Amino acid sequence: MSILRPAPTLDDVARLAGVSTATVSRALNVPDKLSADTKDRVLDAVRTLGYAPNFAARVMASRKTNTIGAIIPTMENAIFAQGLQAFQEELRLNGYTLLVASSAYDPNMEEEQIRTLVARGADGLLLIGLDRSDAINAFLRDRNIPTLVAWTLDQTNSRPSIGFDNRAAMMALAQKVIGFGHRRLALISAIARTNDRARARWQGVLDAMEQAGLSAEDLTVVETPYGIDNGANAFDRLWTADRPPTAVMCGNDVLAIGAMRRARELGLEVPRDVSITGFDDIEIAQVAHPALTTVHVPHAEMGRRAAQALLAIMTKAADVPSIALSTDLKLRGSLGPNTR
Amino acid sequence: MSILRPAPTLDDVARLAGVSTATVSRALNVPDKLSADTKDRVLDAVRTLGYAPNFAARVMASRKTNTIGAIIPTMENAIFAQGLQAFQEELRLNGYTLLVASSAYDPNMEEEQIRTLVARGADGLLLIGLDRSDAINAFLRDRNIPTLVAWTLDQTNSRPSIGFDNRAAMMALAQKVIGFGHRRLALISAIARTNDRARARWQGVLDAMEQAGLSAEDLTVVETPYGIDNGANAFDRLWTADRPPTAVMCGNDVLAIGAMRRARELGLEVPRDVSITGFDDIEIAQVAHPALTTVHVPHAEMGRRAAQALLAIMTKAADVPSIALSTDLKLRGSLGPNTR
DNA sequence: TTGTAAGCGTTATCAA
DNA sequence: TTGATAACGCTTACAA
Repeated sequence: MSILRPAPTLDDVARLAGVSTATVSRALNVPDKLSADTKDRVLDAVRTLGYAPNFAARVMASRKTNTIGAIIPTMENAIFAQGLQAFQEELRLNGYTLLVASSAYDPNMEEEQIRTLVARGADGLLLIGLDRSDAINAFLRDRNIPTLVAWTLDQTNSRPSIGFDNRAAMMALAQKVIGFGHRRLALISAIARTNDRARARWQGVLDAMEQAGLSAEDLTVVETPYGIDNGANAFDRLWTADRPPTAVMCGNDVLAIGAMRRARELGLEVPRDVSITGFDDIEIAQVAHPALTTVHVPHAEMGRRAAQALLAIMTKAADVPSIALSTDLKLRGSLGPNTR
Repeated sequence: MSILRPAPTLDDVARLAGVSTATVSRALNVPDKLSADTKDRVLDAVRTLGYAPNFAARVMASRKTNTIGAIIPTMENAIFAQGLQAFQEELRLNGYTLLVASSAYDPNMEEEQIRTLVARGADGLLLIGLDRSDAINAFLRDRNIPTLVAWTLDQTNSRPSIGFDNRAAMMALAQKVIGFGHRRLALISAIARTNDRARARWQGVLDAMEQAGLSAEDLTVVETPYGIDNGANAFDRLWTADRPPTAVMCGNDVLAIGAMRRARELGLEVPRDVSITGFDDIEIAQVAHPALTTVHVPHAEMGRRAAQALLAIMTKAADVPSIALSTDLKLRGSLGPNTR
């Protein structure tokens, strides 16, 4: 049992250094406004006591946390992990700390997390996607919380966002798929109701089909939660249907990897028997066999620039324009000509 | 430009409800100690004002944050993401919030993050691995911060830990590899100097070799940072050496996936031309082609039980024994007999 | 069951 | 350049 020693406070330091608490505070926050002599004395005292400022007290007094909150759907999705890593690094460079919370793709949980982070005094917020209740939007507006939406573009431009055109990107990919002669298409999509990215990608497929003169009936859609196994099971359902598709497009790479696994388990060869595509271009996309045709999204760049944009919103207090990043089609082995 | 409305405080709620601030506080924290009538009145006022308690103020007054901090090497590693997700869920169930920080595998950054989280009043800390400076260990002891170490076992039992025997697990896998007739082995390891898990796994390989009568010279080791590409490049170095190994063991699945990719790029067939093994059993291990032989670690269970153990340390203030979880060998297609 | 009032450890304003 | 001192918004004895 070690003796419980209370953390040293400003007062302890002040007493040891023979100055007032105000001076200690200044030595720590605005060192240039002190005589070199007292500054040294204070910093010595800080060191010998191992003093670290109490965060809560500092927040109360200064009404600033230097903290940014981010709420992502899940930590298990590599694209968010990658984007957040870059986001965090850029924030650190600017003296900010990142608080991460995850919503498990549940809107109610997201709301709760938003309120928690705001109560914790987050100076700004990074959110994913646009789907959000009016109540929570009003809350953020009323409280005047600088907020940036990422991984999607707010086409109405009613709030700052950084992302890419999910619909256009998916449409471009679908055009390629159709260009390979595929007519019976399928889409394994994330749950669309609460996920604007999923809806936009779905719409992109439809747009490409319409442009090519295909009807919406030529598309079978399976919605499923995130996860490799879910992708695999979705593929099952497609394959046991009356007229199986010749190409299966997936709303993200993880679902696509699952679909490819199941295809192999069913004795199918990709892309000879069925073409499969993804979205995101996570690392495994290139490692899969055959390599996955997908849409490359610059996640790390998005994270970095999201940090810059959010800080700009916070300091300038001016409206910062939305930032559109471009995506790249990555045509790899999993997409081939229709042979049926 | 919206009008900046300051967040409502306890006082606002109290005035609207016609009670004292103490009563509002009680209505929120110990509702059963109030008359149903006043409680309703207070909660109504809370709702109409959209009141949310100020976290910093609450912390200052109660000297408790209900916050647990976790510092992981990187968010990009799926094993930590998965473990933390479970950790967080279990904490939430118990009314705690998780703060995550990452150290980018840098000990200095880890120290800084520890100090940051402590200054923020983390009631407890989850740390990965044992490698830590005396200074920071002393700091944690002095401050009496409940701390749990995960993903490894503290064999000296000088502090509570939850994890598995990395050395024994890797040794068991190496025995299998040797049992397949491999004599020239290689190990692609994470940077060992600052990573006890990496060192333990390395030692496990050596122990298995010694037991089988092989000499340490029969093992070539390449140390490399985390990442698929790094695994691929490490494989390159091994393969262009004088006597390439017949089996390449990897310190984790991500390195192994990289190694398998490069092997394929070099025109090698796994396991005919070279066997490859991993460690962790992340999801892609089963999806890889051939599927990766690896060591299964119950990451989610570890996260869940880590939360329980840490809460136990915090409340009981008693020393909680270290928890050893068991691992499973997963023999899959990437390991085959030595044919050279 | 409810109210009063004293902190909690900083920062920031105002004087000196 | 430094020091007093009043906030900051909440919890929690202690009283009533």
